[in-house]
Amino acid sequence: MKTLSVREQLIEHTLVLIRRRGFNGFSYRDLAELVGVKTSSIHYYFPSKDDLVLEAVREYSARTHERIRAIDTSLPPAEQVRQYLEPIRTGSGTDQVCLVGMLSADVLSLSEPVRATMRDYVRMHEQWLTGLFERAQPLRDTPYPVPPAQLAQVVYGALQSGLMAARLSGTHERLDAAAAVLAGVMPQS
Amino acid sequence: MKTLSVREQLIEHTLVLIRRRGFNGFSYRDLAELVGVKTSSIHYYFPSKDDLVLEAVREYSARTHERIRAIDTSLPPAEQVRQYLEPIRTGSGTDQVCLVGMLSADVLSLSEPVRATMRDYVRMHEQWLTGLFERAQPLRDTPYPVPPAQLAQVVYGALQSGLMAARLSGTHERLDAAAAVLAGVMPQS
DNA sequence: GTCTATAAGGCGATAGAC
DNA sequence: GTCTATCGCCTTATAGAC
Repeated sequence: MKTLSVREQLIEHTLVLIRRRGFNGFSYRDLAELVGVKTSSIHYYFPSKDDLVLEAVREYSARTHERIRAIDTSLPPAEQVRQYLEPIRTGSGTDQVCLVGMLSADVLSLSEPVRATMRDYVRMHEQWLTGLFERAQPLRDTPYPVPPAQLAQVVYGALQSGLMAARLSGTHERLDAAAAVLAGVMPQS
Repeated sequence: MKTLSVREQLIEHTLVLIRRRGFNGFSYRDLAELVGVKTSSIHYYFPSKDDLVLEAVREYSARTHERIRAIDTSLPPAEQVRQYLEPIRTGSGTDQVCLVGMLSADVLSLSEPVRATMRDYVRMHEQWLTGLFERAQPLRDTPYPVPPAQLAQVVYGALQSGLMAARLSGTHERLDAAAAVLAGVMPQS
């Protein structure tokens, strides 16, 4: 339980605020109260709201990148999927969804650097899933209905949307449906 | 080209504003300027912003319901899919995405009546797709990878997410991937 | 680094004239 | 129905003391 610097606390709470309310749904005042500083102190670290969000989305993306990178690709595909889905399932049921999913709705309010980081985040997920499908393909007895890259886009989109739907509807069923397709597309399931 | 009443114009522009900027991303001022009235006139028709959004999401849902209802279920499944996807593809590439997709991100700012209407909207899509899959199933030579209702949730989620991704990335490829899965799951495709 | 104070404007909403 | 005027509050952002 390391003590976080003010700057680190600002990032942490910004991650939560965006994942709850979106870019236009939180203010410097909200953030200042959570961290216990005045709004002018936020401007010291992050001159504009765009600077703050850019740093938050970069941090979010870096954490996800590290997490995905740590999944051993020599494991059985089904186990890789389990590790991939674990934090997504854990996060479901809270009032927070994916940060990039939230910012996607606010995209007309965001700067190009933020958008570029978001696009990289999506591609990271899709590339990992594509690689998974490509490695799993030889182990299957039937071919995929669509090429691995397309399948990855569909599965990732269904997961992203399933997380949003879980918050709206209070049920995991759409997330589970996406997970079921992902599992069903793995060898011997 | 019928002349719209002020009330109708307010709804029309609200639909556009939400689909562009979301609930927290537009103001009475924005809307008033588009329609050419003062903000106090909006309050005459819609006392609170919540009243305005509720009416907008109800109108949006009613239009979609009418559109889907008009698809002849005795047509070949592939043709039904074509008609279902047509306005989604047309809308892609603009700066507007699905209104319910946008409001899903803003859900913590919305009233329960608005949320209930959103949930109904999602179920309407999923039920139509489920029915389509059930009718198409006997015509196929291989079974679905998951039951029709789950498949419907995954396909609808991928379409919703694909529309968002199209605006973020400027490419239709994720929408096309979802459409490809939908087509691939139809008989003789 | 953090604060107080403030700028300059936007927000949803209301009262009351016409 | 639509307006002017205004309320009370919130917003991002900056200047300058400590």
